[in-house]
Amino acid sequence: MKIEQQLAADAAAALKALYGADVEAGSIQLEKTKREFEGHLTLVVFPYLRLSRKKPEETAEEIGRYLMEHSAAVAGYNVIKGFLNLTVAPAAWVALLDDINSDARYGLTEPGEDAPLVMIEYSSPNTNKPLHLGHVRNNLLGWALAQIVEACGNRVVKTNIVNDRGIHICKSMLAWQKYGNGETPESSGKKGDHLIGDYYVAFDQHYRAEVKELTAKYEAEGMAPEAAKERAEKDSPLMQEAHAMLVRWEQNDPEVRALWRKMNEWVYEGFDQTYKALGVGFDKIYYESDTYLEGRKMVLEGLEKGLFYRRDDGSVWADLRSEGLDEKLLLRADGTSVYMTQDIGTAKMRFEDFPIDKMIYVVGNEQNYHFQVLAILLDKLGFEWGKSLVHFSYGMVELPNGKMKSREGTVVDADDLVAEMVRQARETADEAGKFDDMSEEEKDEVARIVGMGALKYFLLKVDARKNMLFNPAESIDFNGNTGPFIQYTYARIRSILRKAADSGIRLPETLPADVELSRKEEEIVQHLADFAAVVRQAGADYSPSAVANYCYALVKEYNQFYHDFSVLREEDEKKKIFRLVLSANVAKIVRLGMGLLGIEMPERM
RNA sequence: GGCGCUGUAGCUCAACUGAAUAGAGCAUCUGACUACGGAUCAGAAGGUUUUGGGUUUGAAUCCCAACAGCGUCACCA
Repeated sequence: MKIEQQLAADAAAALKALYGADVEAGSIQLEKTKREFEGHLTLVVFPYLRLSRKKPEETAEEIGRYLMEHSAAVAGYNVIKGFLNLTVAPAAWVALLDDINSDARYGLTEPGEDAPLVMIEYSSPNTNKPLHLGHVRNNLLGWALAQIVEACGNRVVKTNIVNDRGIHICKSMLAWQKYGNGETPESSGKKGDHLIGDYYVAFDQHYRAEVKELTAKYEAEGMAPEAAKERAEKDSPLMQEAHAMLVRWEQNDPEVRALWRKMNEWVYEGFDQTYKALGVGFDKIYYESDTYLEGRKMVLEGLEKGLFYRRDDGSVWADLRSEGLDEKLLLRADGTSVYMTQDIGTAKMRFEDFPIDKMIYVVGNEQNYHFQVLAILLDKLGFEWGKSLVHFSYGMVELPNGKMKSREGTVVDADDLVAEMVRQARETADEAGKFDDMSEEEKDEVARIVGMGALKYFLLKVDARKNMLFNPAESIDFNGNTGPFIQYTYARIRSILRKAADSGIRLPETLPADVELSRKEEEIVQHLADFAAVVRQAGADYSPSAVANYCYALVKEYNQFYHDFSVLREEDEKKKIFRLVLSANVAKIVRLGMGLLGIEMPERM
């Protein structure tokens, strides 16, 4: 990176000297030279033809000649059409590697005391069922994003808004009361979230049976099928009971609240286990049961200020038609809150708790419209970060046989998934005889790291905003663009370094300047140096996948080169040291990069 | 229907703010095992970047239109 900056500045000076043009060094783009041409960095001269008023070849030639004479870093150049390929002096690469080597956290920026404060909301589960594959993508993206944003020098607060109230929880509670026989996580041996989820399913089953029965009855009485079904859904005693329970909840009925608290506790314990397995966590958790009333207050205040309006039935609305959107309900006629109201209340509480500069919501793309509206509303209500809130919108995870649908039982449960990935990792390693000299604990630990690495990398390498396909069979592949392949390369390098240390080789802090590097080695140094730019770009674009794909490309490049010969048996001492340092830094950068994604690296596997 | 997102090899995915012959992996075929760790490496084959226009020295990328897929348009959360 330093080399690129230097050359960009030199190129700017060249343009000034040759054509008298003032071009900012920052605007000059140097690209990596394509493999089939000679050189390391390429300046595309087309944009400067209007300055030189000469043919592309001539312009490139002039700039090349100038740089050759005036820039220490340029050791040669060649021109092909409008492309000026520059060859960087070997010593510059060695110096660059020294530079990378001297910084254990190369590419990462420590946030200062007064760095911008970024709050990232992710996960945001409902408390009526366990987490599934879609939540896993959310959690991994949220965690990775937080790491990356922090590595770009921001202070980060990770937050979770738990949707702990509403009709869906009442359904689980009611079913537990009716069909549960007092079952608890302890008595049943089930994880709390799974237990509650089972009762949610039970509710749905009984409810649908009721509806079916009622529909048939109404049809027999002569109603049209559709009308009969609609009526049945309304009349269902079970649903009416659930609604009644919600009303009691809102009225703070002690009995309902006690049950609600107890069952939510079970769920939280279950979630905590899942979060722990996924390696994610939060700095501050909010509950909608605390924030929804706050939201109502905000809306009523807005109403007084004339930001919103009340309809005849008493409901409160925001008119966003001047913004190109529609009208949006904020409070129901009965005064209760809707989803949007809660988000407003949550925003207020957050702003009171933290001096937020920027807010990022990690939420699925089915809510794009919601966040478009929320940004406008928060802005109207006077939140400084409202207008510029970021909805980190990610796509759905699809399965080979289509979408996940809870009704059709095609949901992939998060806990099952994690267990299965780890089991597969263990099995594959056992078959390959990888674990022969390890203790059971070591085996378990490595299998956990590798299984989770496979899962995380699989979900994170894909551009977040796209829908993606999760194929269980492929996700545990250990070759190609996968987490385990990267982990494996890391473990191998660590093994080499251990052997080097055992044989008494000590790595110097500064490399001898006169090592001869092959083109490929120079490229790896260049690739390593890119890490800083990749992290910065990933932070600006909110793009964990960029980091993932970078790591893979680096590892692949390293493997290709170092497969054929032995670092440790290299006879030229300088070369050997150089290669060890280069390898050590590949391992370091890969660990840093994967670390940003929440993926651990095993020392052995 | 309105709005939004997506469309790249058989499949899953890349391609930084427009740049040279659009890259990987899987699957298929062919090679390399006295291996610093073979959970590897090399090679072959595979493309009119959905289609049609436009802007540009240059377009997968930007603009317009069509087609296809998905999402959303709840007094659900």
